[in-house]
Amino acid sequence: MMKQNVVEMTVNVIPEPVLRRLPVYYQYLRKINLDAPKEYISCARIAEELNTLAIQVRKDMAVTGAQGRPRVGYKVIELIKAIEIFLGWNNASEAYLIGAGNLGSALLGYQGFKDYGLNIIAAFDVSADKIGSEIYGKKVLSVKKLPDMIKRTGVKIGILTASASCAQELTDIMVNAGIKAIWNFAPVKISAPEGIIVQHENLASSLAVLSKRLALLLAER
Amino acid sequence: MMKQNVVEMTVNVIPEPVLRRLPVYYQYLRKINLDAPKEYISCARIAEELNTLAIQVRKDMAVTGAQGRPRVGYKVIELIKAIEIFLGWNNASEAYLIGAGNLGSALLGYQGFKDYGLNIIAAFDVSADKIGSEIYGKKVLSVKKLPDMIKRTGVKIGILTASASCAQELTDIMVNAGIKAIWNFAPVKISAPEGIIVQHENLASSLAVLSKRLALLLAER
DNA sequence: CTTTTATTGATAAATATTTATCTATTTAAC
DNA sequence: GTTAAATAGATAAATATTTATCAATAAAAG
Repeated sequence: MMKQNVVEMTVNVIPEPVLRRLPVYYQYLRKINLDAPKEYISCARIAEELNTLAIQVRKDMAVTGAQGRPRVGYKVIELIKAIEIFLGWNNASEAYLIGAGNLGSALLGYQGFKDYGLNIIAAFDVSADKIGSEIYGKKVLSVKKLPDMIKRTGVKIGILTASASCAQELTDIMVNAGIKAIWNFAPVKISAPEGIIVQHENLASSLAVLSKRLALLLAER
Repeated sequence: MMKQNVVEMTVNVIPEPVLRRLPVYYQYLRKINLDAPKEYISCARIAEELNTLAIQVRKDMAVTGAQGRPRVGYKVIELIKAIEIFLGWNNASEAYLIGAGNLGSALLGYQGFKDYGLNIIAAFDVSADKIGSEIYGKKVLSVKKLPDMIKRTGVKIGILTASASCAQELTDIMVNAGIKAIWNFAPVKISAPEGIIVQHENLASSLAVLSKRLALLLAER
């Protein structure tokens, strides 16, 4: 069966597991660069610290194009830069957040996003008592203004923190207005046309892994 | 190389990707059971709705032990029950939340956890103006009381929503007191002894996938 | 009652991902 | 300057995961 079109195939040249590990290295490298800076680091060292294998680290780094030196390792700063550029985190992308509830507010207040080149420039909500307010310095606007704002500002990323029941409707609005990527925190599968990127953040999936492992651990002793 | 001990091998009999997909089915099945109940559903239908393949759905369901009937499909209620029991979501597990900041508060207020058999019974923090307060009906206690509370109540799950800088210290405290599983939302890798389950929730990993895909999408057109 | 069809369940193939091995290089020590 | 050791990079093997194929079954239609 022909599963993927050409664009998607190019995307998938980088395996998703690799993409998901890169930020882990990134966080670690930035941390040591702050806490105990040193010029070079070896794959073996990174692997030991992050509880993985040197080969995997080396392979993962290879996809970013970073180059090391035999007998010495990689330049820490170069690794950080290489990951940043590879993921496009070197220049900020603007995003709108839709749904200023508990989770939405938490994300609005999360300082870490700027390290990943993500800048939430405004939030949208339906609730009258939120509209017009500010949360962590970000304006909360009426969701009615969303289509117009997307068109005017050309923002490409929508962070969807609305309830499950509104998620699809809001997705359609965003897509029609020109949003290209949706980071979905609502606990439902949303559907979007071909070519729109939907990244589903499902707490339940992580919890499932934890639950099952814990159940087995507690049962087998 | 001998990579895993016996306990871990048993755990890994269920591939992680499968575990991560089960909640997606679960959410979908519960939704249709609420919105438009029907007795039976086929893999083909589920796959179409969730934009995946019938074979994958069938294989995933097989691990839960759910059985279907040829020509008809699976009983919706049985599927839901099978997933619930398989993941241990049928009877509630108690958890403590450590770090009542933005994200911690959001999780305290999240109503969805009870569907997944997770019950956060209290929160812990260091900040004097949070200690003694309640957030969404959950008491916030001093982190100093944490070891004692874990020992007394036998709670096995810790949800770690503290800052990166405290994460390891708090992990050690929890592990010493008897916590068996840590759901880590702090943006650092934490280390724990063998036999302790650490589930790392890294927003940056998901964002990396989204960032890279969006960058490629925007570049290739 | 027989045939057709939709569907599961089992088996097999293909693909993706991880892990291991080997080679070349470069630094550091002698 | 030569040798030894550590390390990246390339290639190959092993493993895990996904996808396809086929056979069995039960419901529905004729």
